Amino acid sequence: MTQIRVLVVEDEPLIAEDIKETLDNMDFGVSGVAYDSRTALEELSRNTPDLVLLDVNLGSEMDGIDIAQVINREYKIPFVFLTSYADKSTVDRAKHTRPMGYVVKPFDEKDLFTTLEIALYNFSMTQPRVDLSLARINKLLVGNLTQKEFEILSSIFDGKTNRQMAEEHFVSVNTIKTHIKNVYDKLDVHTRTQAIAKLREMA
Amino acid sequence: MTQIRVLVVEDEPLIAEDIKETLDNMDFGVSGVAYDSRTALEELSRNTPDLVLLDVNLGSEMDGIDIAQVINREYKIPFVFLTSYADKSTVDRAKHTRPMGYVVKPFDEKDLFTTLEIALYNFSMTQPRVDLSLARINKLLVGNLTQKEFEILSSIFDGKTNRQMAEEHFVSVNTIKTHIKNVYDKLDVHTRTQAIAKLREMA
DNA sequence: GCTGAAATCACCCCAAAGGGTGATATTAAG
DNA sequence: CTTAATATCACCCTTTGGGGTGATTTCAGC
Repeated sequence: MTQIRVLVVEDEPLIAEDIKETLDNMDFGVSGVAYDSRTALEELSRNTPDLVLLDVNLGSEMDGIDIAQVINREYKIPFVFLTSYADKSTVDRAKHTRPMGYVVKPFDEKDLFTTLEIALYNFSMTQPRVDLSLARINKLLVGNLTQKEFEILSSIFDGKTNRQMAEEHFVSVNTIKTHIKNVYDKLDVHTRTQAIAKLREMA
Repeated sequence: MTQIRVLVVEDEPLIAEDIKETLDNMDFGVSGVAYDSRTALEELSRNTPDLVLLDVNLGSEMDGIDIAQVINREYKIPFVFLTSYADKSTVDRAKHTRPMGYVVKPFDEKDLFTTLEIALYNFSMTQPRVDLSLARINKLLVGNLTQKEFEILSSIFDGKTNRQMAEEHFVSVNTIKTHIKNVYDKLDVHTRTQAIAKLREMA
C-alpha cells in the first residue's frame, strides 16, 4: 500500500514520538520529524511530504503559522495544526493560513486519523490539481481509482461535461466515457450526481 | 425579507442580550430567549423556531445537551451549541447529538453569522425534508427558488434522476423538468452537476 | 374580480450521458 | 518474458437530460 508521507513538526520530543508511533500504525508513514523550524523547512524542500502536521507553538524564531505560510506559498500541500490550548488570537492568526484541519493535544488516535483523512480529502477536492499527491490520496481515501480516473472524478465534481474534460485532457470523448464507466463501477454508482453524493458521504 | 427565527437558550442574561442584539442586526430574527431549560421547552412547543442556539451549560436540571436530544426527537430542527470552554468529555457528549455547529464564547459576530448560515444550509441538505422551514432557509441562502424548486434541487443533490423525483412527488417527468429548468435559470447554470457545484460554493 | 406567482402537464427536438463490447499501445511488476 | 493494469479509442444503442413554447389550474394579494 502506498502510504501518505507525513512530516511532523513538533518541538516536544515526547509528543513528537507519540505522534510518530500513532501514525506508524495507520495508513500514514512519517517522512520526517522536525523539532524546530529550520529543520522543518529543510525537510520540506529535501523530502517533500504529502501532508504536514504542524505544531502552532514552536520554541524557535518561526512558529507553526510562519511555516504554514511558507507551505502555502511554495509547496501547496495540505497541513493540519496541532494545538495544546485554544488561545483565541493565535487561532485567529492560524485561521488565515487556511489549514485543512486542527488536532488538539492531548490527541485521540482515532480523531487524529479522521482529521488527517478529511484534511487530505478536502484538500484534494478544493485545491487546483496537485498531481503529485493525487494518486496517493486517492488510494487511501477513494479506493482503487487510477490517477486519471480520480482527475476525471474531480472534474465531474466541478460540474464539467464530458466534452470539456476531453478538451482539457487532449483525448477523445470516448476515452473520457471509458474512464467514467470505470469510476462508476468502482464507486458502485450509475450517474455523475450519484458519484458526487457518494464522495460527499465518504468525507 | 422572511427572517430565520432563532431561539436563544442561554442562562447568562448578559450574554443572551449580546447575542440577541447581534442577531437582530443580521438576517436572523430572535423568536425568543430562554434563561432556563423549562422556558426553552415551552418556547419550542409554543413558538417553534427555525433554529436553536443552545448553551451547553445551563444552571438548571437539564443542560443544553438534554435539550438537544429533545429537539432531535420531537422537533427535528437544526441547533448550534454555544460553549465557553472546550471540556473534552462534554464535547464528546455534545457530538453525539449531531449539532449543526459550534460557537465558542466569546463569539465573533461574523463567525456567528457564518456558523448559523452553514448550519442551516447543511441541515437543509442532509435531513429528511422539513418542509416548514425549507422556504425560509431557501430565501436566505439560495435566492428566489420556490419551495418545490428547492425540494427538487435537494433531490438532485442526493443524486436522484428526474424519473425518481417524479415518482416521489407523484407528478409527471415533464413537471419535474419544468421545475429544473426554472432552477437552472435562477442559479444561472445549465447542468445538474453545475447546480451542485454552485450550491457547494455558496455554502 | 383581476393579476401574478406557482404548480401542473404536453409537445417538440437535440445534446449528453450511460452501458456493452472489443481493440491496441504502453508501462509496471512478477 | 509474460502478465496485469492503465490509457487510449471506436462503434453500437438506449436512456436521460436540457432548451423552447404554450396551456391550465389554483391561490394569495390588491
